[in-house]
Amino acid sequence: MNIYDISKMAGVSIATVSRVLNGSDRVSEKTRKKVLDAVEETNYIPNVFARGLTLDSMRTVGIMVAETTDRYFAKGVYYTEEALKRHGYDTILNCSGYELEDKQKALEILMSKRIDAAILIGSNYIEPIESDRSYILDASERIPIAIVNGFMEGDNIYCTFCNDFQATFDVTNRLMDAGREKIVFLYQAHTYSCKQKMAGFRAAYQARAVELDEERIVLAKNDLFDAREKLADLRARGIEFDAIVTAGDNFAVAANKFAKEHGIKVPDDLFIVGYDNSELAVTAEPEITSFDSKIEVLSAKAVDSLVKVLDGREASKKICVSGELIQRETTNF
Amino acid sequence: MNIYDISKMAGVSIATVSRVLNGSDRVSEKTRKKVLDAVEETNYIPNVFARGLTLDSMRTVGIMVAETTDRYFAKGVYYTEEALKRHGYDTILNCSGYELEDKQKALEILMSKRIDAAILIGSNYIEPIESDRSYILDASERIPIAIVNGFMEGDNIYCTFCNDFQATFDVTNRLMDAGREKIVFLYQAHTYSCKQKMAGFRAAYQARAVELDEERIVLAKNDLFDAREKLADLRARGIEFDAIVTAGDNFAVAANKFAKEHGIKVPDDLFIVGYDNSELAVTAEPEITSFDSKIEVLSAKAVDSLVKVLDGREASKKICVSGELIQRETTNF
DNA sequence: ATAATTTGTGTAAACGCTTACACACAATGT
DNA sequence: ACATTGTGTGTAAGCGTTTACACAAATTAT
Repeated sequence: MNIYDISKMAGVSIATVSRVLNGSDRVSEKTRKKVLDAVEETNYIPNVFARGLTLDSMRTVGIMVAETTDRYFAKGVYYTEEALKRHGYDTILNCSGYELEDKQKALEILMSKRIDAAILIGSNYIEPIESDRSYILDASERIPIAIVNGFMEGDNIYCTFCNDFQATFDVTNRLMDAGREKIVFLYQAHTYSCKQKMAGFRAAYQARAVELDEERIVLAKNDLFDAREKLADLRARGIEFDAIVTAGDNFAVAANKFAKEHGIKVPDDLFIVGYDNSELAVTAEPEITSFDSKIEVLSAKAVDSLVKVLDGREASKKICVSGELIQRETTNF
Repeated sequence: MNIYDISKMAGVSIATVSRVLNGSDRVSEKTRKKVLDAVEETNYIPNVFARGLTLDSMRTVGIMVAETTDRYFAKGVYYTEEALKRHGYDTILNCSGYELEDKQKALEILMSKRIDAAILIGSNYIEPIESDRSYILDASERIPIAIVNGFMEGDNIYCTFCNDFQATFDVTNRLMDAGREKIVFLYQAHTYSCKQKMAGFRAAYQARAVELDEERIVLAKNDLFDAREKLADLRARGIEFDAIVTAGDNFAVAANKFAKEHGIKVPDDLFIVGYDNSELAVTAEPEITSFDSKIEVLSAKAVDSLVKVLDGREASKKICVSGELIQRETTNF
């Protein structure tokens, strides 16, 4: 079933069918009806390949994300897809994993689909080593690229992110205001985002000229058990702490479990602050005070930028969104 | 940059370029190298539209899911995408929401992309009213369709699901074996899956000839607060219960919170059983005994079936996977 | 009444690929 | 020696659209 079949049925030329289907106004009502009837009757769907071939676009944007199982990323994908749909773009998804090589391959696959633009969700796409970012820059020479929750320089790259530095700086400061100066910083990886957070944490200590025990900066694997163990280890080694600032809610959950295990009262003897304000913060017991980094806003703004660029308009290449600390039961400011 | 450019650079015909790119063996090593060099140098990527136009396939499968933010669905998307990639298929994603009309539109969009097959993740695609399923049947006349976690009859429809009936039947039985006969069943919607679970719950009562108080079958909204309130209400009305079987882990979390709020000891005075064995079951406090419905297996098997069909082989149209109860702190069998 | 414009429709080229068919040449069999 | 087979490459048609251009018919301006 193709455009010729429809044109025959409607008794018009293929050009006219095409015009009706593309909403051209230079078609008489009578003709339009004939065509639409034929389309209706046959369930005809225009061939997207043929269309793409002439238009060199399929109104499709590629989304790349490490894994959809991560709560934060899942939200990113959801809000991004929604925003794209709202703007009339469809979505090709590729879960890239965390390895550089896999990310490169994932973007290559996406590129080979002739996507109109790409959106990378997660600060883990901001490689620490500058030259490792070249595959993104290469791609950006063909199509505009948006990065959700990270920043990198690039001619055709549009970034939205939360000011993780400031956020962690502020949070740390508030903990200190509340008299907690022995704060543990718990983080999972050397991503762009984590680095920002850590820098903010350090800066807060520096600003007050309070000495920071490096032992309290703890790297843990991104699971519940490792973080818990690391905290237990810290305690066993006699390193005291009265608050924990984490780079993610799951660490805050781990901290909760650690506290319970050791009979430590939260928040009386230990403050815990999560990051991302995910569902976990609410399902946890006690419920976790968490910094909301507004992934839904980051996603929507990234799409906005991209759509602007695709429309030939100007777009901001660096959008910083400020989040907000949501207070719950693990703190008592 | 197209196939002609490459052919000129390599000094061969476009047919030869195409042959090299498609791995035909009827090309001499010397020629192959010339072509590959030109491709390398120019970063040439074949036009997927032109290719799709002749081959009438892009090796792409559409995934439809209500929302990726749901933990269970997110896992489904992840494992499905992974399995597809392993088989050399790429993924177009569409989040359909829960309304019938939106689902229809979502599948239409997917179909218009000339996907080779579609995978619908979630039992919510099994509409209670038979005629509402016709949009899926229509689509299945063009391409094979897989449904993850649900079953419906159809010539070209391949389903994988967990035996929710049996699972809930067994779980309920075990609770009764442990002496708990005043069991609340907490569910969220009239999806296929929920219905199965409820039927299993009822069947367990029937099998023992124990009277089932209909008040203990509780419908709640899919959020933490409503379920909690419904339980509190039940209690306020003097309806006793010593165990709660839920249709999802978030309800089990709500039950946890309810218990804590009312000073009820879990598991001593109240057993709680979740469903899906999601991350929530482990992050909750106390940790939740939950039925693992093996979404990763369901996803992988659905993809397997689809790939078989696309290869022209036979595939099973109804695959039932049995899950497993993971015991944690909210029960004490 | 005639010229100019507008409206509606059709023809045909172009998009970039795959592949059937043709064909030249080399290798093998008689 | 010639016929047969195999190997490597090129030519050209076809996939289903969009759209520039052409043009007839209808409308409006003079």
